[in-house]
Amino acid sequence: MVDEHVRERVLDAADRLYYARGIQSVGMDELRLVSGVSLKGLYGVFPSKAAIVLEVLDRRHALWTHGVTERVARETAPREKLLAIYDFLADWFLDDTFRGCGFINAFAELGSIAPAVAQRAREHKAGFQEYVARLVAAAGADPALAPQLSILAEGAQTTAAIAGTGEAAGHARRAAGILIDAAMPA
Amino acid sequence: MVDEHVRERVLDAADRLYYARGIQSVGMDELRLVSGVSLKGLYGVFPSKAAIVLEVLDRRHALWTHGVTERVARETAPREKLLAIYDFLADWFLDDTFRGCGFINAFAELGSIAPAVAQRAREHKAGFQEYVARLVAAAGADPALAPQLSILAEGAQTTAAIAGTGEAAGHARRAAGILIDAAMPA
DNA sequence: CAACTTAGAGAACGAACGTTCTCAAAGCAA
DNA sequence: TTGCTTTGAGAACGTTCGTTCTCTAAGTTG
Repeated sequence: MVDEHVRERVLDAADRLYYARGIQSVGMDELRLVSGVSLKGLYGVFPSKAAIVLEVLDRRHALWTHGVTERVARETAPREKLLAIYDFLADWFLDDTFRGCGFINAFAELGSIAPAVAQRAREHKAGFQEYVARLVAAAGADPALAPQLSILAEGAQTTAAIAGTGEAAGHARRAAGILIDAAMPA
Repeated sequence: MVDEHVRERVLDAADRLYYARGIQSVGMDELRLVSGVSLKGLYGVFPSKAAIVLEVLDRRHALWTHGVTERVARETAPREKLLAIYDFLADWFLDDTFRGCGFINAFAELGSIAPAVAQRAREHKAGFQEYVARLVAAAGADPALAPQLSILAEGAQTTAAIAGTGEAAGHARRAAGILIDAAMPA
């Protein structure tokens, strides 16, 4: 099996397992079992579990970024682009594997003992905030709107994760609509 | 040493350690060291680590509830009571031991493998949401305001935790002001 | 076929975990 | 004092973890 193929299989399985059950709760043996890649194979392609964790986070960031931008790009009006963020969240919350933001989860679990994990989480959140800020700027709205919308998206994710329901996306969307109206030139 | 005194010392140390570094990263041996209670003493008062974790969460819920209600009670106008939530958060975020909401952290780390932990997190969040709903009702505002304010508070906590700064409280407070104005009778 | 390389299964290793046990010291009752 | 109970320190136990090693079987090359 080619190295790239092995990497994909491992990262796929690792992402699913780590996201569903937490990173520390999933051992290398289970990753071997689920990925179908032997321990020797795992350590042939990755130097350590820590390295796998970081790559999983990088992939997840790319996937999230792609998902959001794709959903936003389907709208044309600046106001609708901003609201599309919450439509993306609404769809995600309905996925029955949804268990909150993987970066918040990883940060909570490992942030204080694995600086590289904390850094990825910070970068991920900062990247999203900058993206929202660009959309806000493109809409010609007050720049103060951007962190407000980001916080709404953040809160919707944790609320949906813990409650186990997707309602939070709708609540956040309606709040966002009000905040946008207040921050947009008439 | 009386049992109640031992319990307090253990729970104090456990809360500090678990919150700062994560639950799975703190062993019973370190808890013994920091609390100053021998292993035999620990297991004399608590049946297991899992039981300690649940009691820590219960204490943290009581502390949070007391902190918020106390801060809200300092205000008299309904609108100011709602905004006081974010002032409470602002103070908390400045505490240099702040590392996000302990319930979100515990849920992320153990929610999917320890149902009792997930349940405490759900109850904690539901309790807060009901509290906000009561404040909203007392203010005579649209009930839809309540989940919006809860989501803002939630988002502020994770944003502040990961960013490592307290700005999110102010952003959430300003957003809350706008949402309140939109939901309150003129 | 023979020689060599590769790869997988799983044993092995050292460390850490939660929990229990041992043992010696200390306190107390008589 | 003598006997009994309680306590703390820490060894011990069984398990799990991340990582490495061994061995065997299969594949490849000449």
